[in-house]
Amino acid sequence: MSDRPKLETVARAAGVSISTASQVIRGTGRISEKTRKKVLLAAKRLRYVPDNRAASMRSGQNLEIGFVIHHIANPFNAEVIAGVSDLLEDEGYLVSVLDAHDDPERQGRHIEAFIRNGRAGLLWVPAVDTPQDTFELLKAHGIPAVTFLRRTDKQEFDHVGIRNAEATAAATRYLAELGHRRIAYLGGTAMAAVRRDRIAGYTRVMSDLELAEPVIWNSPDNKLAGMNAMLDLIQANPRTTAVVCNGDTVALGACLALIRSGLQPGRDISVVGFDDIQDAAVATPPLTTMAVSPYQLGRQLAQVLLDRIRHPEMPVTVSEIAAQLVVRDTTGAPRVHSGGAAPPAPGGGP
Amino acid sequence: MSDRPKLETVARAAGVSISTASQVIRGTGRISEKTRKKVLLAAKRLRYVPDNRAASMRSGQNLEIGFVIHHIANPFNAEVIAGVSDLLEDEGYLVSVLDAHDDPERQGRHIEAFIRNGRAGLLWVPAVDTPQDTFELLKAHGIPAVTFLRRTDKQEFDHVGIRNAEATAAATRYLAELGHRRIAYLGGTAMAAVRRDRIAGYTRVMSDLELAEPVIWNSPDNKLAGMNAMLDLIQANPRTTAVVCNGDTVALGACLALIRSGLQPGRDISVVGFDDIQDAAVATPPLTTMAVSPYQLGRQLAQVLLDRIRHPEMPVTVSEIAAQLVVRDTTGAPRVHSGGAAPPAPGGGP
DNA sequence: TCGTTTTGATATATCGTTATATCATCTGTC
DNA sequence: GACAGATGATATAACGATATATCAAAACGA
Repeated sequence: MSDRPKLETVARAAGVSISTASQVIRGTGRISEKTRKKVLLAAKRLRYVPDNRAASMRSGQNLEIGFVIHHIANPFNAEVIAGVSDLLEDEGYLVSVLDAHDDPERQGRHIEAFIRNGRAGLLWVPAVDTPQDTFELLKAHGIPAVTFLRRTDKQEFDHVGIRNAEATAAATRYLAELGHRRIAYLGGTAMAAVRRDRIAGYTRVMSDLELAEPVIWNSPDNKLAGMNAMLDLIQANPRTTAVVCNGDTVALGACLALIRSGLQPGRDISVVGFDDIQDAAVATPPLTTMAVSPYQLGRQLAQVLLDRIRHPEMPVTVSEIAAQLVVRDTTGAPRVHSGGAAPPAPGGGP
Repeated sequence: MSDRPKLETVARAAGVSISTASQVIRGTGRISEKTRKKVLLAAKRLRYVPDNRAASMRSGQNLEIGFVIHHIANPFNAEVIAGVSDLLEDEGYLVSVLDAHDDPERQGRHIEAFIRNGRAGLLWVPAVDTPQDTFELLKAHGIPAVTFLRRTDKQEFDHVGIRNAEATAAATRYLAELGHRRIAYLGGTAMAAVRRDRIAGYTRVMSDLELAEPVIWNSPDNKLAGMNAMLDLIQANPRTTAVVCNGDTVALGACLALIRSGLQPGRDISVVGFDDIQDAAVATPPLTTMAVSPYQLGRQLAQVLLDRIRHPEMPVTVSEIAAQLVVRDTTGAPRVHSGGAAPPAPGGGP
């Protein structure tokens, strides 16, 4: 009742040898139609499910893929997972997701478990402060692996990500064209590579166009934290007229902060998000943001891994997808100030 | 460079037998300190990682748990996953998550893959219209499995869920006490067991307290759909003064619909959500909802599975957690109507 | 009719571990 | 110094599948 049937059980029930049963199940070799039917029937009756541990060990083939991600709850990531799974499942693979909570130690355990189970390939978003050891482990075992979003300095692995610097540069330039000069950057934590790149794009434009001194503010990646960070930011920098955010969640939090302070996003202070999550379009007011399609990103990621698995000797590839500015209601020209020493309202001089 | 080291490699490097190496790695048997050191050193140098396929096959022990969930993107589910992982990882297990997208066929593939790999236990939210076959497969293989959220009629598996009927009954009663009579139910799709139970609680109170005829409206579980459904609902039932929702996401969409229609949630129409997701507290206005702690729910779920794994003969358990009413700003007494049959235009007379 | 090929089924070795049995060597006791 | 028991290492047989080699019987051509 609770014992798992094995190939031998099926073979005996069908009155054939184990080898024959195996060939029928896998559809290889030369088997007569009659015995094929017999074996398949027995297998079905016994609810036989092959043991992939034995099979993959012997054959050296495994169709399981692991996806170690830093934060499963993020809706953007969830869409990525959907894209990854859809493409890989069509190719016969199966994707299991492990949440590392951006903890290098937990990530290490997950990757080790991945190797332990001899999976076919790994997708991962390297946790902040991933030890060199983790990379070397993957390298030493010759695991087909693709890093996602967070690019590592010494690029030994395939990578799929977003053109971060380019995107925030575009966002900042767009705000500058609207007339903003005091533009701040809000969101992200610690020294995540993604944030570093995004800030680089922001500061480059700030200095290229000779705008104000960059103002950079941290915040964990959730709405509540974003709201609080924004409150701090406008208190510390009251002359700020626009904010480029590290992500939509933080941007939505920032808008919330404005509304609670009696300000109107897009009129009093402009806010640009990043990602274009579902809530962005439906928020009040709808959020201007740098859009990337997480689903497409996921498919791309999966495709690169497939290529790597199928052509192990292929040179390392890096593909970065561009984000596109989607203008909604949280951006607009800065308000003309009623005078004083305050930031020179563009267009409105004395 | 790319070949995986095996126990034999380690043993040879350390100048001992495979058996000895195995014992050192697992810390069993009688081994002298000297050879122990030798073997551990060699293992570290070679970056040896045991092959769990071989090990678990031989030993019959596996520390891998699968969690097949209907929708990974749902923030509520993400918190559940965190609770599950935290508890199980503390016990030495490893949880991998598979997203079935509420598709019975995909779910079937995932569960079969689970069995194929001889994992230790399964947690799952049965997809709507899960075929009987899937249950029987699990049963036949004697897999320790716990269903989550969606309880099945013929209860053969342990279950962890929410007291759904009780919760919506409480929500409805609360609205009735505020003075509402025309209370509608909004959200959920098809014949999901969860929704069925929740609607049962709602209709029971509606008839017990002799309120208006129940009005029940479908909606997919996202903000945009919730908004549109709410617009339809109030158009079709203009005298509705309060809405009990199937989930917070839909409830937030409903609030959005009200605001866009020039109505104020909590004053013109009351809205109660379900789940208490993070956004609920921080929305404008903050959402009244039936709160359950997804993290705690996850821990409970994990604990039940552990018990099942450790005591296979234990009778089947069903544990349902109560939801608690959290009153925020989207509920209030119904407006006193100025009379007349038509829906009084709030604020604006002729 | 005989030898050759094709067909259909099977025996056997192997994947990388672990569990059990086995076997020397060392220790201590009287 | 002979013998029991402890100690430390090893040999060997599984686990459940697959790949390769093998083999008998059937089909074929000349």
